[in-house]
Amino acid sequence: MKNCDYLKAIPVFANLPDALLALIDQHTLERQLEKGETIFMEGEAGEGFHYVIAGQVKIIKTSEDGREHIIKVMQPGELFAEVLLFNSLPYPATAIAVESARVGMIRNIDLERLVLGNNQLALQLIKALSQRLLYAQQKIKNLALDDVLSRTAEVLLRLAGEQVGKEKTPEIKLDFSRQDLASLVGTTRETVTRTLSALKKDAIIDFEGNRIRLLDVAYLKSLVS
Amino acid sequence: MKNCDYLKAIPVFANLPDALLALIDQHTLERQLEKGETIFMEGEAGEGFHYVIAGQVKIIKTSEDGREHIIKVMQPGELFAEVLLFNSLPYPATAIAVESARVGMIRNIDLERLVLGNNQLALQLIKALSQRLLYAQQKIKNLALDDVLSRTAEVLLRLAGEQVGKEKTPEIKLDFSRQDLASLVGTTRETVTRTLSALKKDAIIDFEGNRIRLLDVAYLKSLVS
DNA sequence: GCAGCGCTGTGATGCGAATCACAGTCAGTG
DNA sequence: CACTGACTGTGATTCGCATCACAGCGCTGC
Repeated sequence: MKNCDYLKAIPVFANLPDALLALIDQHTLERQLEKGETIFMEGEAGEGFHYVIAGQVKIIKTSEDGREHIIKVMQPGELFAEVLLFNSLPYPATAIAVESARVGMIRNIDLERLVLGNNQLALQLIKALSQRLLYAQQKIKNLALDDVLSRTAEVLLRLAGEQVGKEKTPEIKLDFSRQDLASLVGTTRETVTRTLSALKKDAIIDFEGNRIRLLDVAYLKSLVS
Repeated sequence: MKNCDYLKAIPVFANLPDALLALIDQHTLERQLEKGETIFMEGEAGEGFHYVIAGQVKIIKTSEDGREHIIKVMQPGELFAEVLLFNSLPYPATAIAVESARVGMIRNIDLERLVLGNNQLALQLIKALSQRLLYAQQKIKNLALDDVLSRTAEVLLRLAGEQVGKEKTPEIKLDFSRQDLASLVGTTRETVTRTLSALKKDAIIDFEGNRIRLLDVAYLKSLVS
């Protein structure tokens, strides 16, 4: 039996019995991706459900005139394309590796069998989906009601929280461009630049290249409302 | 044993065995609500998961300065506050009856037991959550990338699709105010008025009072992209 | 070297939609 | 009945942000 420890790093799978992990491992198709490589495209037939083992993956929606919005940047351990679980639908968004990444994929049909046979797994999936939904609804509210400044603050705080554990001055290493940051915030490249510059001038943040340090976390939080 | 047919009208429960329905019914707390009555408020401790039996329920998020955004108007048969499944969290949004409504509620703890004991129910919940997530992500994309006109068109089409089955000229009966429609679109009351007026002038829609008829559905669809 | 390219900062301009302000309608109520 | 309060339509003005335009990088490769 192959070593399945890598699965224990994925929260959804973490607490499952070893026998089940072995089964999951057996059905996992692993894939190594280069920076910028596409994992799947919006509209393609949905094969299955994915998770990030290492690296980062961005999930984007594109409008017909080519502008894109990043729904979320997935960190190691997170699931994506869970939307298709038990629904045979095309992928609702596009997934691209932000940096070189390793992702796992389990075909719908296999996962469904596993879920039906194991309610602990079902429970974990329900939890994961709930959390994603929660996040999505928060984001809807932000886009609808908040201005660029608060949305930027919100994104910075979240990125900081996701990446590093707990540090004194949270630092974010952006593995993606300003353009990507902009479409994560829901604005344009130029506006993000201006917003960051303004925050830097007021000593709320500091940045150089692709490293951003949050100097005044409390103030940022006050912006988020 | 009480008659549980009303549960069969809820898609999530529709295909479950009668014995399980009886159990569900047994744990359901039903509540009759007047128009405008609050079911729960954002931030309150989450008791359980709800579904609409009759009437309509709006799910809203409020910003600190009082402006609100309607995440979704729930129709009969739909679930809400599923976000809390297996997570003990405060309610992430507020729920208010749009018109007099009847809603069912099942306590988290009860539902969790039911889910653990029945894979079929778990599967249905996963499906329902997936669909909600899909919807949420679509909405995120709309808010981030589309203008008020396309968002309005999108909302009108969806309302029409949800309410009536299939008619020649889809007609929407708004049970809520222009203000509500605006915060569903993600804009202001005045702008919605203007947008609707413009569409009326071009004979794309017609409306009078709280009835809106979609005259040129094809054109509306072309706006949505 | 320097040509080409992708990324970044920053100024100037324009547009969409929020905001402000007010008038008109309607339902309910004393 | 007038009278209040909640809702709607509309114009005028403002403002945030997108857009446009361009300059300064730091690359890679020839």
